[in-house]
Formats: sequence, C-alpha cells, structure tokens
Amino acid sequence: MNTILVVDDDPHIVRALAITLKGQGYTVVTATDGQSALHSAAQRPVSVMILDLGLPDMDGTAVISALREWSTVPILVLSARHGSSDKVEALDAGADDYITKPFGLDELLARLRALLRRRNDSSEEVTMVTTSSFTANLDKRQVTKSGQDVRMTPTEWNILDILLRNPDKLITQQQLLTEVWGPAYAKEANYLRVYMAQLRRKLETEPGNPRHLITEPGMGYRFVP
Amino acid sequence: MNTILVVDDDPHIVRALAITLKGQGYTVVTATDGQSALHSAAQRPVSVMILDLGLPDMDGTAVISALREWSTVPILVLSARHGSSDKVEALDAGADDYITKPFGLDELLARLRALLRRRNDSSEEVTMVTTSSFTANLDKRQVTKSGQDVRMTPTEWNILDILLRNPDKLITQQQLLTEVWGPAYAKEANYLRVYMAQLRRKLETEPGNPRHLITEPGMGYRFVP
DNA sequence: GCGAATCTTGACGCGCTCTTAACGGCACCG
DNA sequence: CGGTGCCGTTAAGAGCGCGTCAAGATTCGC
Repeated sequence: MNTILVVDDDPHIVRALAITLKGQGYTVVTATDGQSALHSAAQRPVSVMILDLGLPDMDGTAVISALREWSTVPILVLSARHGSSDKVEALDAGADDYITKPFGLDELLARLRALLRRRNDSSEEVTMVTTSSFTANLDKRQVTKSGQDVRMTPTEWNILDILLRNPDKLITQQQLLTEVWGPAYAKEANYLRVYMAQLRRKLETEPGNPRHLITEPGMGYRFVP
Repeated sequence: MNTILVVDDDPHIVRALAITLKGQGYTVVTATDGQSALHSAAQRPVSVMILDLGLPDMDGTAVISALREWSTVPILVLSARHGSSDKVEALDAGADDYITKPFGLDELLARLRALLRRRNDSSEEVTMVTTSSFTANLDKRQVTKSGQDVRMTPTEWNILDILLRNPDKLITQQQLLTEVWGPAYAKEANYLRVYMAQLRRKLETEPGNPRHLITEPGMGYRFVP
C-alpha cells in the first residue's frame, strides 16, 4: 500500500488532507514542521511527500534539499505563493510538482496519482520464483538449475512465464495455447505436450515424475512451488 | 542530449517555445496536430512531450491515451482551460504535469527540468562496469579494453549503455530498437545484428565466442558481467 | 564543398527452433 | 477383455533467426 507523508504547519489542513487520503485507501503519516518531516521520511518508506512550503522552523526549499541528500521520493509542493520564482526555486531544489493554494482536492489527488504511477512503473518489482529444483527470475528472464543457467527458447519461456506467474493456479490448455500461439491454435494440444515435456526435461530433477509442472488430466497444467 | 517534442496547433506558440527550448540547449521537434504528434513520437526517442490540449484533429486526452499504449515518455500538458475536471482527466489519462495558459516561461522550464531530472536519475545508479575483458564508465561514456581506449559511435554507445545498465537482464530486441532508433524501427532487427557484431568485435576478447554480450535466440540480448 | 566516419540496407549460409506426425502407455468404460 | 481418449515421448523436415560481409547512402567535421 502507498504511504503518503503530509507536511503542513496548519493542523486543520493536515487533518483534512489525512482524512481525504485515507478515504482513497492511502496510508497517511503527518508532520507539522521541517525537522519532524525529515525524521518521519527517514523512519519508514514513503511513496510520496506532500509538502507545504510555509513551515515554522525551516525554509521549504531547505527541506527539499535536505531530503534529496538521500531520498528520491516524489515531492508534491503546496504553497500559498503564486510567484513563479518560488515555483522555480522549489522545483529546481528537487520537487516534482507544485500546486498553489487554494487548490482543488480532485486536482491534488490526480497529481498524486500521476506521481505514484510513475514511481511504481519505474521501480521494478523483483519477481523471483524458487522451487526445490530450479530458480527463476521473471524480471531478468533467467532460470537457473543447481547453479547452472538454463537456456530457454522463446516459446518455452512464454509458457513458463504464464505458469510461474500463477502459482498453484490451474491454467487450461486453451489459455496457454491462446496466450502463446494465438486464438487460432486453441485446439493444438499437441504443441503443449511437446513443450511441457521439454520444460520438464530442463527444469525437473526427475522429468518423468514432475513435482512442479503438474498435469491436470483433461484440464490443463499447474505450477506448484 | 534531451529531445523535446512540442505539440500545439498555434504555429506562433510552437515557434516561440522552440526558440526558447533550443536556447536552453534542448533538441526540439514540433507538431501541430495529434496525428503527426504521435507519428513524430514514434520516429525517434523523445525525452519529454509538451502537449497542448486544444488540437484540431483529436481530443487531447485521446492523444495521451494513444501515446501511453506504447510509450512512457513524460507528458507536460498545456491548456487554456482552468477547470479541474480537465486537469484530472488529462492526468489520469497518463499526463505527468499540467499548466494552464497563460503560464510563465520560467515555470514551464522548471517543470520541464523536474520531469527530465526524474527520468534521468531513475536509472542512474551504477556508473562503472568492469568485466574480464573491458571496463566502462557510463558517466564519462568511456570504455577501455586492456588499457586502451575504445572509440564508440553514438549508436554503439546507446546500445551498450542500455545493456550495461541492466546486468544479467534480458533486453528484448524491441526494447533496444525502440530506445535507440525509436518505436517506428521496432522491427528492424537487422540493425541490431550489425551493431551487436560491431560491439563484440570491439569489446569481446573472442568476438566469435562472446562471454558478456550474449544472444538469447528469438528474444533479445543480455549483458553478463 | 570535400573527405571520412557512421549509418543503412541487402544477400547468404548455417544452426536452431518450431512444427508435425507417429507410437506407446495409461486410465476409464462398456 | 477390447476400445477409446488423453498424455508423454521421440524424431525429422521445414523455416526462420542470427551472424557476417560488403557496398551504397548519409551525416558530420573541417
């Protein structure tokens, strides 16, 4: 779940924002001055920081600069000042977006979503699957068996990828054939038999007695970690 | 160098922006309607797209959606409409920022820098790569092999850069072609073969039997340190 | 405007992958 | 006990993808 750090010296605004954001399903952490904001950001992983520039203890751009020393968390700046020099200063200090008060809540939320979206698709989630006989890194498209890299052909990988991303779930033959070869091949169950045998030969310790790439007779296949 | 794609139906604005941006050292490409904007974006790699919502041929959000089908390039929206629903719509369609006209040029440039900064530092972590046969400094764009500097052409470097920044990760042919030549060249696998051979000749100790620039048949290439 | 470096494009041979067919084993059922 | 699907296995031909080379086109620096 995404955690939003809200920093504003006005407790009313903080509370109002917190309620709204929680209503959107975000986890919310708050701070009312620069020092505690930096401290909070260091305490736990934060997805986005919403920062008011008018803080009592330190200048807003100073907070941004300090945070940027060690963190790349997206910063959305709120400010009452409309002057463009303020905006330029904040943005060049390392902020990612800037809204002037008064602002529309829906606009704030939309900009928040934009920041979160970009953050999420740049931070690649590491998808690793390990079993007793092989290890697969779905991100790198790499499979190793007892320390050795296992070469996969495109078709082999396509099938394996689908199965590994759905552990314990039954994948019907039609699903596999449609995903890999296209809808026109939905009845060519032969292909699957050939390639499942190939995959087992490469990945199972005992290909004739598979433990992870399981056949469900009459239905399809299932990957069991 | 960063390439900015400017899209606006008013030629005056396009020219004014182009001059300003070129003055900042950016490479500028322009378009005056949605279709040609999408086409331009597909022709070459673009760092940021500046998009006016009031285009003659298609709705602004439609342009965003169409672009997001295959590209993650940051989009900065310009619009004359102040309504918050317009902003929400554009941002949720996939835009990254939204400025209403009239806007301050310095603010636009600052927001542009913010977008470029995030795009560039999202992948800048490892700058030195060493293998048994060559050493590369990704910051300085310098490669040495057994003490000797190796000259790289721009295209060669672009390819190498992507591979080196993703060690052990399989990069598909489409990814490479899209990043280096632009999405329009996604099927010109010939180019890759020529340039991979070139890179191997320059970097591998045994070009015919590569140890670091590995081909994954039917899929793409992989850099193995 | 000229020369050199770089990029684009086409052709060719080889190896690997995909496709396809045939056969045997197994379980279920009449 | 014989029949019928369904699955696993194997093998072989076809076709495609890759590496390689070379020549023409284009860009870039001087």
